[in-house]
Amino acid sequence: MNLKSLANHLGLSQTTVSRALNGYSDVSLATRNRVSEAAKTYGYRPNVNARRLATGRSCVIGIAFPTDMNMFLDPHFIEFLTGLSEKASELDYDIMISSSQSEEVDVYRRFAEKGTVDLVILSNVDLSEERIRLLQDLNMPFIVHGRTATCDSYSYIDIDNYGVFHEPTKMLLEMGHDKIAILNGHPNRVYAIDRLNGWQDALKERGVMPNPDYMRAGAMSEENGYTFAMEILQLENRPTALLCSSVVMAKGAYRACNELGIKIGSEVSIVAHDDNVPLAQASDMNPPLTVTRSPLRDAGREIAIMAMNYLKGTDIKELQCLWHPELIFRKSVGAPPRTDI
Amino acid sequence: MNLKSLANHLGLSQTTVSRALNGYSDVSLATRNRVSEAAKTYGYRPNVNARRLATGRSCVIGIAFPTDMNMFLDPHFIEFLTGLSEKASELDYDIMISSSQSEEVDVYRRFAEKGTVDLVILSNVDLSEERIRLLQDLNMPFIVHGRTATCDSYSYIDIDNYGVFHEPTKMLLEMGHDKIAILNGHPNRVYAIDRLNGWQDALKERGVMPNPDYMRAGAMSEENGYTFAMEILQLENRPTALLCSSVVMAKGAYRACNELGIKIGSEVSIVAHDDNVPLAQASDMNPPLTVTRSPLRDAGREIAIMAMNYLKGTDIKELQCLWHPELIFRKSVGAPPRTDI
DNA sequence: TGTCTTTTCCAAAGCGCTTTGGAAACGGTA
DNA sequence: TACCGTTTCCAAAGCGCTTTGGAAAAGACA
Repeated sequence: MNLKSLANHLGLSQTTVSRALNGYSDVSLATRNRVSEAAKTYGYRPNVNARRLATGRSCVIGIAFPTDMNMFLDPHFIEFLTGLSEKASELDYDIMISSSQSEEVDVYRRFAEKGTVDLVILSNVDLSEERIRLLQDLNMPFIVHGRTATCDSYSYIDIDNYGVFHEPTKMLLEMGHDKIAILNGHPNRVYAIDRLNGWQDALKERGVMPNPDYMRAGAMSEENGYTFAMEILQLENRPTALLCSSVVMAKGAYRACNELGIKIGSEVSIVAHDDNVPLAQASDMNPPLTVTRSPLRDAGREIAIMAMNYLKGTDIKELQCLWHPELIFRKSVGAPPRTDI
Repeated sequence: MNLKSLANHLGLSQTTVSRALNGYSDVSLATRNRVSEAAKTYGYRPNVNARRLATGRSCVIGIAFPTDMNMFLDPHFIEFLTGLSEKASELDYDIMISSSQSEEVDVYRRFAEKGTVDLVILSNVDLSEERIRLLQDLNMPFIVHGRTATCDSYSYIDIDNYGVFHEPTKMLLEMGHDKIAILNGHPNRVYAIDRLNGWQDALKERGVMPNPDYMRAGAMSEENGYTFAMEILQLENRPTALLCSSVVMAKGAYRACNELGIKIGSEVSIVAHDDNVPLAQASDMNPPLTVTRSPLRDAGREIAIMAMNYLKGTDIKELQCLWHPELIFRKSVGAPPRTDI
């Protein structure tokens, strides 16, 4: 069933049927209803490719991922992708993924030249972002998940990563902690740099010098959380509090504490940033984990909406989201242990 | 740059340019070269949507995944998807993913009616497969990763799951083991059922009755491997050998053995099926793990090729792959411990 | 030389939709 | 009644490609 035969069945022109289905006001309500009724009974659905050709828009959001990076193995990325994909299909957008052993930029170039996608999503940005330059050169719309150093010229969604470590550090300092260590994410990712700065500044504001021994950074895996925590907690002058870049890492840290016989919440306080990935439920941990929380899935859903608005012509300035995670206090944090005995 | 202006530049008709680029023999080699030369210098790339409309084919492979199933969190699925996606882009096919909270079948219906994808890939099949029926009704081409009970009427790729447990069981029996336990995958998945049968039959062929206490089944996670192994290895009459449905599970079993102080390779032998997911390298384990090996990524790559051939009209009977994993013997297997002391 | 086959090219139709630029019908006003 | 502004519809022209059904040119053969 195509437009033509549907129009014939109805005794209307293709124009009218098309405009009726697309909700134009220059077709009377009566026929509009009649048409959508008929469309339903005949099971008519417009051919996307014809529509794409006619409109020049594909309603497809693209994501490139180089196979060597294995973004798919990162539960954080997956969580984001799930949200994106969910919302996209609600909005009648499709998601196209393209992996290749070749350069990621080649994928974008192909996307742009062939007209397969309307817009691409950039993840895992680092400071030196040539991908952004290329996309701007190609005139290919894009939205960044995260930010680079200068971010005025494009649309993005990000959380206040500076605050993610600044707030809890401040809180811990106020509780009397002054030996606060961080287990951070990949050191050249922008979010990790922001968090690092948040931590450092909070300390300095209180006159505490950041201790280089208290800094670790790497992929946000359980394994790394364990290893880093093991190292740091066996330092001679061990910290009384741990800030983790993700709940997954915190799980590793919990394991380390248990092995070392260090009591969480009294002997050491632990705070993590919580992307709300289903595998790692902060509230179910023992003791329940204090977190700054900002569900990645929500970010994925939001970016789908932003993509739609972008393509509708909304100004870029209105498509720059910065979310401020909430700090959720739980039992994994307590006063620092007394050292004066 | 579109076909028309490229043709003008060359002083040729659109027809000739189109046919030249698509390698038809009714255009001379000389002009064929001239055309592809010009296409390169002008950076011409055919508009996919126009081509799709004209040919009726989209060159897109679809995958639906219900969000509640969280297939993306399963490293096995990801590994498969990576291979599929790699090979697809080599073959100039695109991958479209569609998640939705709604029924998976609705996604297929939408795919079919809108003409977005040429073919869909089915994963995680179980015995009662209405999805297959629906796709056949919709006339939507599909390839199954795995098999159902009756699988003559469709194209699939699968491994000999019966053999995956039958072979190692036979081997272990021949080495003198007769108390062999299995840590299987999700009990209503076809592959798990096949493996169960392989194990049972091998035992029966030797006159050994399968012991119900020696059977465990569930998602193939490290956690489950650990839990199941802990249970089974603390039975009064504990088995001398463990068959695991995945290396990830075997890792959990290793952890259990270590905690219980049971020496792998002498006090207990362990064999697993190895999908070759990068997170779990069987050969790097201590001791190196004996496996039946069949890389999932290869299956993904193969299914992309099969998809292409399917769409080219290859007969279904030629698109039914059954791979036989190789058995790789390593140190995790040894003679059963002597009990006669 | 003329005829027949093969090679090489092309005009035009079509894929199924959207959109432009009216036209017809209608109702209100003078 | 004549005129004008609205409302409601539609014919036709695209979107950029592929493909069909020739036509022209070139070679082969008698």
